[in-house]
Amino acid sequence: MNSMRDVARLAGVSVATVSAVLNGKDTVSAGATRRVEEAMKALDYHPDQVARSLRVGRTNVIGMIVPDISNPFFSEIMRSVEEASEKKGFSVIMCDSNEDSGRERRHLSTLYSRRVDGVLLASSVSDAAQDRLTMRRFPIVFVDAIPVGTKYGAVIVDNLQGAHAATRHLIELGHSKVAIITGSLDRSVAIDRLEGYRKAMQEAGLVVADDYIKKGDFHVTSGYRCGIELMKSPEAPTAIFSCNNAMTLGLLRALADLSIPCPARVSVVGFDDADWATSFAPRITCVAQPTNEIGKVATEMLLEKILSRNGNHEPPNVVLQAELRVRESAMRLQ
Amino acid sequence: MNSMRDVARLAGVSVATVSAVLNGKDTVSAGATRRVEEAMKALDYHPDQVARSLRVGRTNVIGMIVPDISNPFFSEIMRSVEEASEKKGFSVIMCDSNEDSGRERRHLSTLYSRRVDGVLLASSVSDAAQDRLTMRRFPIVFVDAIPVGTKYGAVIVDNLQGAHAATRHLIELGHSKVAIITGSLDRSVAIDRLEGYRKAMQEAGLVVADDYIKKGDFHVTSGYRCGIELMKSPEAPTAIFSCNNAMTLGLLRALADLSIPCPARVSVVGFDDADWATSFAPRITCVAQPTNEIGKVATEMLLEKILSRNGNHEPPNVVLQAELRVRESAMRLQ
DNA sequence: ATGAAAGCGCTAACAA
DNA sequence: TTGTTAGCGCTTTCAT
Repeated sequence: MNSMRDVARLAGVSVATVSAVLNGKDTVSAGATRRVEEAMKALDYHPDQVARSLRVGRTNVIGMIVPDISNPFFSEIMRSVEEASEKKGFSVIMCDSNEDSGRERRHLSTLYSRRVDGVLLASSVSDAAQDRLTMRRFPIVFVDAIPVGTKYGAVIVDNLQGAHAATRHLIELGHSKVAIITGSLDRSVAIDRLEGYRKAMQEAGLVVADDYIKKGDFHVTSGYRCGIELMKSPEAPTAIFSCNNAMTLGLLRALADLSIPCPARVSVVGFDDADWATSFAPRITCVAQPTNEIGKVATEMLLEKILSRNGNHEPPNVVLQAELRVRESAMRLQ
Repeated sequence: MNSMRDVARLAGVSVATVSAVLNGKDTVSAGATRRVEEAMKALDYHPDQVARSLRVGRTNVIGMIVPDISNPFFSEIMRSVEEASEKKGFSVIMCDSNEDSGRERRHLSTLYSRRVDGVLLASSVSDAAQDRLTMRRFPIVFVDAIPVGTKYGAVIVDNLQGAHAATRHLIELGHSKVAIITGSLDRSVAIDRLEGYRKAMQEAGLVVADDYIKKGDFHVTSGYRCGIELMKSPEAPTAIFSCNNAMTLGLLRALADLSIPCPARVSVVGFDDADWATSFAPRITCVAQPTNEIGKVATEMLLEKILSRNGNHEPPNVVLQAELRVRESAMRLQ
C-alpha cells in the first residue's frame, strides 16, 4: 500500500508538495507537478481518505437510514440519493432500521462514531426527544416522515393533498361508498393520508362510516385482510383507496381471491406508483410520489447544510406534490 | 467533540487505560473500568472510528456495487447484506453502477481510497482484466454474475437449472411452442438461462425455432416489445418463459394490451419472484431466486475473507438453487 | 516554490 | 495494573 511518502520519494519532492498537487494548489511548479503525477501513476497511488478524514475533520460520507431497504419506495429514493451524492464526491452508508426505533438509534450511534458528515433519516417511528439530541451530533435531513412539528430540514410529500386527490377522483366518478385502507396510524404519513380522505369525503357531503376506515400497517397482508373484510361486509364499498403500494397489492390479491372484478364491481386507487401498476389489467390508478425528486432534493439539502457549516443555516421544509395518475382501476359508478 | 483524552482526564487515568476499557482488555482494574465508563457516559463519548481505522488499518466498512439499487432483486440482496454486516459490526457503502463499467470502475476506485475492507460486486459488465487488478486491492466477492471462468469467491445462482425447470414445467404441461425472452446476452446470467431453456427443449426433442428466441435486455420495455412481436407473429407460441421480473411485467402488459388471456391462450413463467406475482390474476408461476440467502452467504464469505487475512484463503464459489413456484399463469395446453 | 514538522484520535509496544 | 510514547497518512502552518 503506497503512501504519500512513497510518491514523494519517487518524485524527489516532499510530502507537502505531493499533498499540494493532490489538492490542486496553484503554488506548485509545472515540473514538480508533472513528476508527482507521474510518480502517482507509476505507483498506482490512491490517497488514503481515512487519514485525510482524520486530519481535515470531514469524511465526505453521509448515512441514510430507511425503514426497509427493499421497499421500492425507499430503494428508489436511495438510488437518487446515491446518484446525487456521488456527483458531489460523497459516499453513502445505507442502514435498514427495519421499522425498529432501537435499531435506528444504534445505527445513528454507529454513524456518529464513523463521523459521517450528515444523515438522511427516513424514520418510521419518530422520537422527537431523541431526534433533537441526534441533531446536535450532525446535520440531519428528515425524509418522507418527520417528527411532529418539524418546520426545518425535512423533505416530505404533501400526503394530505395526494390522498385528497385520490378520494376526490373516486367521488367524482360517482362513488359515495368509498372506503380507505390506512397505514399505521402512529406515522404522520398515514395520518395525513387519512385526513386527506376525510377532507374529500366531507367536502362532498359524504358520511365517513367507521366501517369504511380499515386500519392497515403498510404491509401486504394487512391490505389483503382489510380488502377481504371490506368486500365481505354487507355494506361493501364500491370504491377503495389504499394508502401504499404493498397494501394495494394485498387488496388486489383479496379481490382476485374473492373473484370480485375491478373496476366493474369495485374501483381501486392506490398510493404510490410502481412498475407493476401498468401491467395489471386494469392498469392501476394511483397517486405517484416523486421518489427521484425526494432523494435529489433531500441530498442537496443535506450537503448544503454540511458545506455551509457556519451559521445555523436551517432550510425550511420542502413539500413535494404527489400526482394522481388516472388509469383504469377506478371507473364511473354504473 | 470529546476525545479519549477528555475521557481519560475526567476519569483520572491515561488514554491507554481508556482504550483498554473500550477494547475489553481484561487488564484493567474494576475501579478504573467503572470510572472510565462513567466518564464516557457523562461526556457522551463516541470513539472516533476514523482515527481507529487509520491506526489499525481496518475500517469495518465494506462496499457493495449493484447495477441498479432500485431493482427489487438487488435491493432484496442489499437488505440481507446490510443485516448480515451490521450483525458483525460492519457498515456498508452502497454504490449504483447503473450498468456502466466506467461508473463501476470509479466506484471501485473510491472504495479503495476509502479503504473499505472488502467489496461485494454485482457486476453487470465484467471486465476480467480489470477484476483481476481490483482483486489485488481488497477482498472481493462476486455476487449474481461472475467474470467468466471464476472458480473462487463468488456467490451465484444456478441459472441454467432454474431456466431448465421453468421450461420443462411448460413442456410437461403439453406445450411445444415455447418461446423465451432472454436478458442481455453479454451477461453470464442471461446466457445460462437461455442455455437452460435450450437444454430442456432439446431433451424433449423439440426444435427451438429462432423466432421463439427473443432478445430482451432485462428491462420492462424489452419484455413488452418481445411479447408483442411473439404474439403478433403467425406462429404465436402457446407458452413464454421470461428471463427476469422486469421483462415479465413488460410481457404481461403486452398481453393485456393485446387482450390475450393468460393462461387460456398463452402460458407464462417468469424468472424472479416478486410481491406482485401473487396479486395478479392468474398468480404468476415463476422461478424464485433466494435473494436473502445470496446476500447472507455473500456477506459471510466476504467477512470470512477479510477476517482471515492470512493465507490466500480462497473459498470456492457457492451455487444456490433457484426454486420453481408453480402457480396459475402456466396451465395445461388444451 | 518547497520542505520540516506538528498534530488529527486512536492503538500497541514497552516501561514502570 | 497503569502510563508514556511512537506512529498510522494526511493537511497545514510556518520557515526558508
